[in-house]
Amino acid sequence: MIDIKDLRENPEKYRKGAELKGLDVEIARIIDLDEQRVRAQQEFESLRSEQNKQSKEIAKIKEPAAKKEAIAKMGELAGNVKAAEERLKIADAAMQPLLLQIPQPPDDDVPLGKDASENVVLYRWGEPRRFEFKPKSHIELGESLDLMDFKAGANLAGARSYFLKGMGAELHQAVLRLAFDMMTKEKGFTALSVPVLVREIAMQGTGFFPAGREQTYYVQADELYLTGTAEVGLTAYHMNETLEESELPKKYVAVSTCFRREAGTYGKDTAGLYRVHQFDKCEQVVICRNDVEESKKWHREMLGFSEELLQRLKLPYRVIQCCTGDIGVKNASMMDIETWMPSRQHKADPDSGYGETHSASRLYEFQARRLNLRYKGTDAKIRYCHTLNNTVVASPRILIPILENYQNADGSVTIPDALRPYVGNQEKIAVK
RNA sequence: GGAGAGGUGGCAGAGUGGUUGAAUGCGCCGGUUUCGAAAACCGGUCUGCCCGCAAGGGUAGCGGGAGUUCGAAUCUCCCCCUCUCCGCCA
Repeated sequence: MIDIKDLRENPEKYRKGAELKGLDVEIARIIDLDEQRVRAQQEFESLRSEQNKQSKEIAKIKEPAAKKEAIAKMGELAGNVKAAEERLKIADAAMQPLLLQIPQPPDDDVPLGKDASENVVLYRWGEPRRFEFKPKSHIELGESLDLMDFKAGANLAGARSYFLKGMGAELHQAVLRLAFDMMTKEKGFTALSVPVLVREIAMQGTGFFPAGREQTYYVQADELYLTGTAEVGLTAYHMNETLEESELPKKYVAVSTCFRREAGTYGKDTAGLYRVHQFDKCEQVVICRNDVEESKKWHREMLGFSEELLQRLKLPYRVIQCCTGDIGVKNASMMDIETWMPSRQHKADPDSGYGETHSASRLYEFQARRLNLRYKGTDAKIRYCHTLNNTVVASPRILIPILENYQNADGSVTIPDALRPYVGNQEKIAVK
C-alpha cells in the first residue's frame, strides 16, 4: 500500500515506479478521486459539526412542545449529513481498489530491465564441479535410488505433484531442520509455526492480493486461502498492532508447507522437483524500524544467512540483483540466489545451470501500511515498520542441487556433512 | 454441528438513546515531598483523517459492517472473535 499523501505530492515517483516495473496504473484517476474524497469529507464534517451542535441544544430543552419543534427543524440537516456521508463513502470505495494496485517504486540500487533476462549477477561462490562421468539428473537419481515417485504423485494429485520416499523424504526433512536450527539457535530468530490457511485480509495485507490472486488456492467453503509462503503468517503476525521501538527488530523464522497454483507456467519445468504445487520452506522475516539504512543492512544480513547455509552444504551459487521488471509489485529491491544444478545446464549458455533457490526482498513500508503494522518510537511518534523476508531454504527444490552435485560415478549420492546429523549420520545413499 | 454467555481505553471495570472519548481503580509519565526511595498528594496519559506554519480546531472510532433516530457505546440486522455445556474428532 502506498501513502496517498505521498502519491498526491509526488505522483511522478509512482508513475515512474510503475512504469519501471512494467505495470499500468491510473495515477491521475486516483488523484482525482482523492480530491473528491477530501472535498466530500470536508463537506460531511462541517455538516456533521452543525448537527452535533444542534443536537446538544435539543438535549437541553425541557419543554415538550419546544423540543418537538426543534427536532422537526433538524430533518433537513440530517438528510444533508447523510447524503454527504454517502458521497464520502462512495469516493473512498472507488479509490481504495485502485490504490491497492499501485506498486512499490523500485529502490535506486535496482537495475533497469524489463524481465529476468536483465537481472545482474553480483557475485559467485564455489566452483561448479567437473564430472569425470556423465552426471545424472535428480530425476534419474530419484528413480535409481528410489527417492521420489512422480507417477504416484500425478495419480493422486495431478501434474507437478510428487512423493518423496525413503532417503528422499529424510533429506527433505534434514535440510529444513538444518536451516531452522541455524536460524533459531545461531542467528537469534524466534521460531514460529504459522497458519497456512488464511483470510483474504492477510493475503492483501502482505501484498499478495490483488496481484497474485490467480496463483493462490482458494478454499471456497470457508473463504480461506492457502499461503504460498510462511512470509504471510510471519509478516501478518503483528497485523493491527503498534509495537514499541524497543522490541524491534522482530526476527522470525518458520517452516511451512507452501501452495502455489503455478498458473501460466504450463510447459515450463514440468518434470521433476523444480516447479511443484506444494513444497516446504524455511522462511525468515524481519520487522524493523522505519529506516532505509537499517532495512538495507538487514537485507544483506538475511541474504548472508542463506549464503551461509549453502556454504555449509558446499553448493556453488551466484547472487543476483533482480531488475526493475522482475522484482514484483511489492518489493523495493530483491536479490535472488541461484544454486548450481548440473542438469539444468545446456550448451548454449554455460551459466544456465544456475537455478533459483532463494529470494530476498526488502519492502520498506509497503506491507506494514496494508497490515497497519506500526511502532511507537522512543520519540513517541508512531511510524510504519519496515518488513523484509528471505528464503532460508526451500525443499524439495534444494534437493536438486544436493543430489546432482553430490552424485558419484557408481550412481550413489554422498550425503553432505552438514546434513548427516539429521539422518542418523548416514554418509551415502547407495544403489540397492 | 447444537445450546447459552460475552466482546468498552495499556489492564480491570462502570455505563441501556442526549454536553460520554467515555466514571472509577490499577498501570504509565511529570511534579510536590524525601538524603534517596516507598507512601501520599497534584497534574498528565488513545488513534485515524481533514483544515492550519504553528498554537489549535473539526470529524470519526466502545470487536467489524449495515440500519433506526434530530441524536447510538446504549435499539435492530449481518459477520468476526472469546468463553461454558453437549456432540464429533486427528
